[in-house]
Amino acid sequence: MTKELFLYNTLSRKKELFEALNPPHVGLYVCGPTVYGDGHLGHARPAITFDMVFRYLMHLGYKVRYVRNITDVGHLENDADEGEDKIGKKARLEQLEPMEIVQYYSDRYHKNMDELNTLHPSIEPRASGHIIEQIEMTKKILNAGFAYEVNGSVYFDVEKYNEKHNYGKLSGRVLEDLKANTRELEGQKDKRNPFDFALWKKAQPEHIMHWPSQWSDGFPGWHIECSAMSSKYLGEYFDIHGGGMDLLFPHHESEIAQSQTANNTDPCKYWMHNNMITIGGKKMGKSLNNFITLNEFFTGDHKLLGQAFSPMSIRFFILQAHYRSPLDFSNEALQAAEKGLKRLFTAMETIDKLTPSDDSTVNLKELSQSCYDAMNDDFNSPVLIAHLFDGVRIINSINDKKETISKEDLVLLTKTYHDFVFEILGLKAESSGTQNDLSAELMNSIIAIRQKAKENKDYSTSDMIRDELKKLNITIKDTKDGAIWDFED
RNA sequence: GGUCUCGUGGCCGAGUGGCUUAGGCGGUGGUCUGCAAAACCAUUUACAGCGGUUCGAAUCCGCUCGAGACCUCCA
Repeated sequence: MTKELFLYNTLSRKKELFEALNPPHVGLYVCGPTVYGDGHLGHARPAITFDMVFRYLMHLGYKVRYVRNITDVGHLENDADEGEDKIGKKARLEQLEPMEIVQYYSDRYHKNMDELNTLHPSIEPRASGHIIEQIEMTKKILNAGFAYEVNGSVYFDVEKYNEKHNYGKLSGRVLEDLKANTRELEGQKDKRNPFDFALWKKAQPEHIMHWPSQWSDGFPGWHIECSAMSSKYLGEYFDIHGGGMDLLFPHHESEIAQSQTANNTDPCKYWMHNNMITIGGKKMGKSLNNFITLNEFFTGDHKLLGQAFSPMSIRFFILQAHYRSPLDFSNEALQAAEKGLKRLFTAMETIDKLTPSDDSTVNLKELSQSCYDAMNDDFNSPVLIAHLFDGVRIINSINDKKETISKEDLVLLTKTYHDFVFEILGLKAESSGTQNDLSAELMNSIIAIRQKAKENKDYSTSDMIRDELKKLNITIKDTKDGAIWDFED
């Protein structure tokens, strides 16, 4: 019924049938954040994309080990592997221990991820906790002859690697082009070639984050952490490696080179890359300083935001675009997502009120299959959502007695929406938080009073009640079965 | 400059050779309602431009224009 899953492999630039290396187990590695600032909308995309992948694979019955790292060291501030470590810089500025910064922003990142309802990874390793593994891998690359030591630093020899392998097979780069186009930068005199990258960097005296090694007191290069940690927890050759498209080159390309030289294998079978979120057509990112943090979205406290947007609105907004397409931020688009999501949830509440008939006039099996087909086609969540909205129309028609549904189909309908909306898309109803017993009792009383007024055709009173409640963001809707109410922040 | 990607209706956003009314939001008309809201029904506007391949292209090819990504930290 679920048929086969196809996913787009960046390595082949084609959709490929997904076949787990060691079924039912699947290894999934995703590049996580560098924790030196609050997470923004751009960070939400890979988190939600691969959360969906994680959820769907589990739904299909796979036992998934999902590893998402936290980069807390070795990520350099500027050009040419010569800059100051990002974490270290922030720490000095704020007179804090580096690990204090890491803890602070990790906590905030986790809180945001929980708000977005992403499942926790199976393992969330930190680069700083795997210095030994990174040193060991660097040694293997040195011993294999694909790296060289200069002044206490170790660099990967890209040119030599390219003699036997293809540096650029993932990103489509050609080394000759890289030679022609790599900018001349200050302070990379240690490197044989400007496109060589650091495996280990000797720490300058002002660096406050450094570890001892046989080469120098220093810190690991940028790319080695993912290679070291993924091979440690998922093996030298695992199923899926994911991340943002901006990491394709040089980060992921270099991971391949490291794995090939240290382990004689590609790190993984499938490479998946999510596209960027843009704002005004430009990539939202730290470097352009055009980002809006997730906390700002949740509070509405940003000059570009017309209102606050709930975590689920953000999640739905992201899922309404395919993960490989760019997605442009705008208030209008977010509002549309917010309203669409509400419509979906309203219909799901309606499902519980449906009364089954002897037979169905609607085809639920087809709907369910369409949902699976969409997900199996490279996790096409926007098409899935379109099918779910088709189902909304069906649900409403049944509720209006224009269509009928059998008991059996009603079970399928309930399961389909539960599975796809809650389990796979990871959406959840956002309670207002104020609907406790007392307010429910109060509202019942108020509605009863208003009902009495209506029966007496005292519409000025009934309308006054409705208008006054509206000021409190409580909406009264009269239905055939009496009035219902709805509160939103 | 090099490599790559993209350009769909008022907005967002699927679709890659021949029926998709894709879907959402918005608009319009209607049903329902004391009036609303919600819901339902109907409806509206597309494939950047030019040329080519083809019986047939939004979809393939070429060119032009425009936008973006990577090449340096970035999800």
